[in-house]
Amino acid sequence: MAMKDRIKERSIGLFERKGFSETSIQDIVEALNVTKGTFYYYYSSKEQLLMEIHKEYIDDLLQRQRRIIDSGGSQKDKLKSVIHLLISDIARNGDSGKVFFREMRHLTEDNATDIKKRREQFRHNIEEILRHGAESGEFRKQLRPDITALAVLGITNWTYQWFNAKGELTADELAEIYSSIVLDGIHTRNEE
Amino acid sequence: MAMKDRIKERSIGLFERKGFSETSIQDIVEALNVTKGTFYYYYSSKEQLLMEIHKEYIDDLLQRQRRIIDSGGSQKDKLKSVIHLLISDIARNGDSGKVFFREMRHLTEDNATDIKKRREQFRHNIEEILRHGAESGEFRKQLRPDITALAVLGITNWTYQWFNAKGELTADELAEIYSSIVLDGIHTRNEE
Amino acid sequence: MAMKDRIKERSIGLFERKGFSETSIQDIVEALNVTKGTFYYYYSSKEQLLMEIHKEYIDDLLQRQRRIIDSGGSQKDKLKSVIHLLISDIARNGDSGKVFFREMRHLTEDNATDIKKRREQFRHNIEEILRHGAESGEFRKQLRPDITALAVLGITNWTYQWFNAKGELTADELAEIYSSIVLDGIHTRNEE
Amino acid sequence: MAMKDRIKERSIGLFERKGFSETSIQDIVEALNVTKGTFYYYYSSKEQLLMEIHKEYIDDLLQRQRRIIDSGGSQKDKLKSVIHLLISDIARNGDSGKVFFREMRHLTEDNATDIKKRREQFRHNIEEILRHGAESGEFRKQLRPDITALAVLGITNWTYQWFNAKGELTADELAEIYSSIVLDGIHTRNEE
DNA sequence: CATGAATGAGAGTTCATTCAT
DNA sequence: AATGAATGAACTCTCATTCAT
Repeated sequence: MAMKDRIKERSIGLFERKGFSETSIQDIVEALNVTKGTFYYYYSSKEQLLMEIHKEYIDDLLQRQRRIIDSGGSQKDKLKSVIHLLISDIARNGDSGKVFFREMRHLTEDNATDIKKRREQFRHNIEEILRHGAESGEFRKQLRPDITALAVLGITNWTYQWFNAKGELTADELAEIYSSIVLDGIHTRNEE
Repeated sequence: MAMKDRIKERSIGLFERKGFSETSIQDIVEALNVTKGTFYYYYSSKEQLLMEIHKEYIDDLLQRQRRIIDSGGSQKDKLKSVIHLLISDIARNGDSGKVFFREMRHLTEDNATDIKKRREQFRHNIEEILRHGAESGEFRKQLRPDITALAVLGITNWTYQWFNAKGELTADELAEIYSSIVLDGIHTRNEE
Repeated sequence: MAMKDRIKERSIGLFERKGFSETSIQDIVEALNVTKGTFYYYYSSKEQLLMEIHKEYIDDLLQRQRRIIDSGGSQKDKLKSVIHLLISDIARNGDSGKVFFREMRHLTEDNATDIKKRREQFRHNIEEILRHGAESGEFRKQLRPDITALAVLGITNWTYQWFNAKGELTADELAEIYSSIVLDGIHTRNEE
Repeated sequence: MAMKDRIKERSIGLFERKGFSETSIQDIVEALNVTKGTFYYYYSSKEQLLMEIHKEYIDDLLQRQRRIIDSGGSQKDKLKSVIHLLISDIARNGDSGKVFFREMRHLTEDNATDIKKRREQFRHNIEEILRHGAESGEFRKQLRPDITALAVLGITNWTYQWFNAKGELTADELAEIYSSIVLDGIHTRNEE
C-alpha cells in the first residue's frame, strides 16, 4: 500500500482509540516506523489529514445512499436499506465512522462547513424518503419528516458508541431490529 | 455564587464551545478574571474538574430517573417520562449534557470506569422498564430490551448534536414526537 | 534587574551577533539559565520582543532629537547635534541600533508600519532642519532637503556596520569628521 | 537561459523580497516549476548559491571600479565615477545589491572572510583616490581618507534601503546630487 | 484565599539535505 | 539532467502544574 494510505489508515485507528487531539504526529509516525518529515511530505497538516478522512467517509456514504434511492422499491424498503447501510458500515469501516462522528469539531471553519453540507445532504435524503412514504400512504402523515429523519439518524449513529462488530449481534440483525422499532414501534398491536 | 461553582459553570460553557482539550486553564481563569493559582486552589487538576462535571450531571439524571421509576403508573408512561427527562434536560442544562456526552474520553481510567458504571445504571433502568412492559403485555415481546434501550438512548442523546433550545420546537413537543415514534413506529396502521 | 528586561537585553546581544532568524528562543533562555516557559510568560512571541526592542530604540531617539530641535541655536548646530546623537548612540547602545537597522524586516506588517512611521518622522525632522537652514541662508538652496536628509542618514547609519566603540576613534571625533564632510565637503576651498 | 542561472536569478528575487533565511529551497524550486533534486544538482547547498551571488556581484563591481581608476582623469572625476557606478548599479541590478548588502551574515566563516576581503579592496580603492586627491591638492588634506571613504560608502550603500528605480529621480540625478554634497558640502559659500 | 513567576515536557510544523532511481 | 520519497534536527509556541509568598 502507498505510504499516504498507510498513514491515513493508522491515523484512523489511533484517532479512534485516543482521540484526535490526544494523538500526536509523533504517535502516528512511530506506529509506522517513519519520521515526521514523511508525514508532512504527504499531508500539509494534521487537520488536512482529518479532512481527507471525513471526505472519504461521507462521500462513500452519500454514494451508496444515492444507489439505494435510485433503486426501485417502496419507501419502506429504501428506509430499511439506509438503516442497513449505516449499521453495516460500522462492521466494514468502524473506526472511520467513529472518527467521523466524534472529531468534526477539529476541522477549521471552511472545512467544517464543507463537511456539514454533505452531512445535511445525507439527512435531507432520508427526509425525502419519509416525505414520499407519507405521500404514498406508507408512513403516518402526522409525523414531521425532518424530526423523524433525525430520530432515525440518532438511533443509527449512536450505535457507533457501543457496537462491537465482534460481539454476539451481527450488523444485519441489528439493522433488522432497528427497522422494526422505527417502522412498528414497541407497542403491542391489536392484531398481535 | 462561590468561586468553585463559578469556575465549574464557566468551564462547562467553554468546554462545550471549544472542547475539553482545546480549553486551557488559562482560558478558564481569564474568563473569570482570576489567576491560575485560584483554579488550583479549588481543583487539583483539569481532569478533576471534568470528573465533577460528569458526576454532577449523571447523578442528577439518575436521581430524577429513580423518581420516575418509583412513581406509580404504566411502563409506557414511565418510558415517556424518561424520554421527556432527557430531552427537557437539554433546555435546562444543555452545555453540561454536551460536555457529558462528548468528553468522557478525557477522564482517567479509574474515573472513566466510575462514570461508565453510572451510565450503565441509567441504561439498565430503561431496560427494566422495557422488560416489565413486555411482561405486562404493554410492549411487544419479541424486541430485545437491551437493544431497544440503546435505540431509545440513541434517539434522545443524538438530540444534543442538533437541538437548539431557542428554536421553533420546544423540548416538550420533541419528547412527544419521539415517544410517538418509539411507541407506535412510523408505519400506517390498519385502523388508521 | 527584572526578568523581562534581562530577556530583552540578552536577546539584543544575541540578535546582534547571530541575527534575529538565527537566534532561537532556546538560545535566549539558555543564555539566561531559564526555561522557554519563562520567555513566553513575558513575551507572547519572538516578534513581540523584537517590536519592543524597536519601539524602545526609536522612541528614545525621537525624544532626544526633539530636545535638539526645540533648543535654540542655528540650524547648522542642530544638524551637528543630530549627527552627534546618532553616532554617540552607537557607543552607548550599539547592539540595539544594529538590531534596529538590520532586523526590521522581521516585524509583521502592522508592526512594521508602526515603526516605519516613526523612522520617517525622524527623517522628516532632519529635512525640516535642512529646509529652515536653506531659508535662513545657512545652507545651499539648490540641494533638495529630502535627498540630503537621506545622505546624512546614510553616512551615520552605515557607521553601525563598521564602527567599533573600543577602537582608536571616539564617537565624538567621528561625529566631528562627519559634520565637516557634510557641511563643507571634501573639496579644497579657494581660500584654503 | 541555463537552469543554473535561472535558479540564481529567481533566488536573488526571492532573497530580496523575503530574506535569505525566510526563503526555502522549496520556494525557489516551486517558483521555477522544478524539484529540489534539480536545485542540488546545480548547487551543493543554499549557502553556496548565496556565495555565488556575492562573488558575482562584488567581482563585477571591482572590475568596473578598476576600469575607472585606470582611466586617466582627475581624482575628483574618478570619485564621481565611483559614486555613479554604485548608484547606477541599483537601477541595473537592484536585487543583487540588496542581497549583497543584507545577507552577508549568512555566509560561513571562510566564505565571509573571502567576500570581506573583496569589499575591503573596494573600500581601499576609494581611499586611494582620496589619498591621491589630497596629495595633488584636489581634496582637503585634514580629512582622513579612511573615514571619508566610509562616509562615501555610507551615502551610496544606504541608497539600497530606499531608492526606487521607477521613482521620479533617476540614478544619474541622484549620483550628481551625492557628488555635489560630498565634494562641496551643504554650507553656503562666500562666492555664492 | 489568592497571586504570579517559573517549569519542563511535548505539541505541530519547517526545512536543508540525501539518495536511489 | 532530473525526480521525489524520506530524513532528522531544529524551530516557535502551548500548557498543566508547582510553589513561595
